[in-house]
Amino acid sequence: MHWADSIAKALSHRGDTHVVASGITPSGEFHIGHLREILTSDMIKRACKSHDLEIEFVWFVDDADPLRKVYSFLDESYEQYIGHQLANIPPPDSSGKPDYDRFESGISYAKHFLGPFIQALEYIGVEIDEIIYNYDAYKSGKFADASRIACNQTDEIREIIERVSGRELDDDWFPWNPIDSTGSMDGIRITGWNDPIVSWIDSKGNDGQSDVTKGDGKLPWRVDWPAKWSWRGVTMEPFGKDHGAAGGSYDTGKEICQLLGDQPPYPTTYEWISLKGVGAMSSSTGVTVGPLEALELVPPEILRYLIARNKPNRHIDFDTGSALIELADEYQKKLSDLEKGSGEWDNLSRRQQVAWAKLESQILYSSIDPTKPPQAASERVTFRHLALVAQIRGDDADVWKSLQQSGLISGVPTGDLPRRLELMRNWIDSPHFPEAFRLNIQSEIAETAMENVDGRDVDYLGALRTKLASCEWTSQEINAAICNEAKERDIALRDAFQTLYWIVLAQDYGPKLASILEEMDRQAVLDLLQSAIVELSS
RNA sequence: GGGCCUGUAGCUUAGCCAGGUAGAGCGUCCGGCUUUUAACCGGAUGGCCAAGGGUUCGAAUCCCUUCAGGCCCGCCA
Repeated sequence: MHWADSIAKALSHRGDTHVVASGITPSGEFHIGHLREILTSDMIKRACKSHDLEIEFVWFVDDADPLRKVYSFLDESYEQYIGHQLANIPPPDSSGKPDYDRFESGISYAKHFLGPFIQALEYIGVEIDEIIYNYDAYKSGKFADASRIACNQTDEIREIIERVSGRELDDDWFPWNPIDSTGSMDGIRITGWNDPIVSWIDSKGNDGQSDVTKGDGKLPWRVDWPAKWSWRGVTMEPFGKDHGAAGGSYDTGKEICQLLGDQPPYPTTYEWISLKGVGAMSSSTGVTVGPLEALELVPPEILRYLIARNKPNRHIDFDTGSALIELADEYQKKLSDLEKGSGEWDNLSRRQQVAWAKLESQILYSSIDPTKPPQAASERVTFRHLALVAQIRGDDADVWKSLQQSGLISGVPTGDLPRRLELMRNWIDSPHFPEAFRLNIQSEIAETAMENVDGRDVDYLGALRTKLASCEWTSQEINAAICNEAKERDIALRDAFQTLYWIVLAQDYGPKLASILEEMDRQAVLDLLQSAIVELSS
């Protein structure tokens, strides 16, 4: 059974109506792990639907959280905003400085980072039913009940956190972080509580009061989380394994949620995604891939497939190199398996039935639009194929022509094909593209080639060179020249091609040779052959 | 110190929750294919399921122990 189906099944024992939640802090640091969280939720939602459960997907945006530090992409002037809520500070401009003009027009720091992320989610087929901006939720009193309960039962909350997490809280710890006279949440001390008013004194010695029902501040994280579950009725939420550690925020949240009078959500911890590819030195070279960047390289359904095929508790090494091509191939292979059908169901072993059901789920959860049947694999141009053609043909129009000639498409490219080519070109131009797939066209004969090319080929190469000097420079004519000259000399085509691959690419195989030569300058090809002939003759 | 996850073929892994003769993909090798876009088709190769013990008629699967690797545990997702 697919992992998402197992979770849906577990949820069905609890009731027929569910709310699956997911969250993010728009501090600017989006990474691919965030994508796992949100896709995990999205897939669970789809699984619940196919199990006939009523399901709502809510997404919490923690824009009430304060800015923690001046991130590397921010200008030093952000120092003044540390401790201020993300919904309340200006967005950075392209140089990382606060952009007050945009802030005036309503774009906060949080919104600035959220915009593209939300767009990306739409693009990757994540269907969120409700986006909850925490800042607004606090302002409009959504957290009022939970906040008052927490403040009235400070001792109980403190007891839970200290006992479960095993850490000691300061004597003046209080389950409410107010905002001081400057807008900061840092360095503030609580001096009194008179439901629903918190009195405080800030680092500058100013004192003031906050109404916890009006969002003049927020609950600290360990209380904030269960408070969200409580008011929104969350029944399921996947979270990173940091929260899942013993004494972590899920453990304390569970008890606090019960204190608030509600049942905690069904938990699922997911493992981190780390970056592989680019060799092992990705961290040392500073090469990282955020979710937005990943979407510039990979078709969205492949990224979904990456998440769908791995159980949440499985660590993923996101490999932007050759493993990506294998991943894409695997996905397309499964699409075509699905097309072929399962065969007679009763003749399948239990294991085969399990595998089939899982295959169906994997494809369902990977598709961008689950209401449409997945595009037939036979209509698709494979990832691998596109990687080659895109390298050989610099012009998009020539790529389409090539695909038409090989019968992969008829007429103009349709569907997501143009977008896929764009992604492929991005990938090829990026440092992530695997060297093993890169075509290295030689300008002079390589040493490794010499070891594999035979002196007997000189005659053939000479004749071929003569033909190529005068023939029409089209792939058909070039191909004819290669084949005819080989035939005349009783050279097996396989051998002829291998010889030429060695000369042109310094390896013994490759994409259709005539296509490569056609893209090259005629004189360059002639020169290359000449150098091979000279080397072989000497 | 507390805890989580992982260990199955050269590699990536399915199967484990509900015990019943270990399945894939990639790779490798062989064969086929007279014009090869890393293609395609057919076949073969390859596992004391990390180790040990227990439960059972029967264990990759359940229980215990050990070993190895990864990760989390101030704030923060």
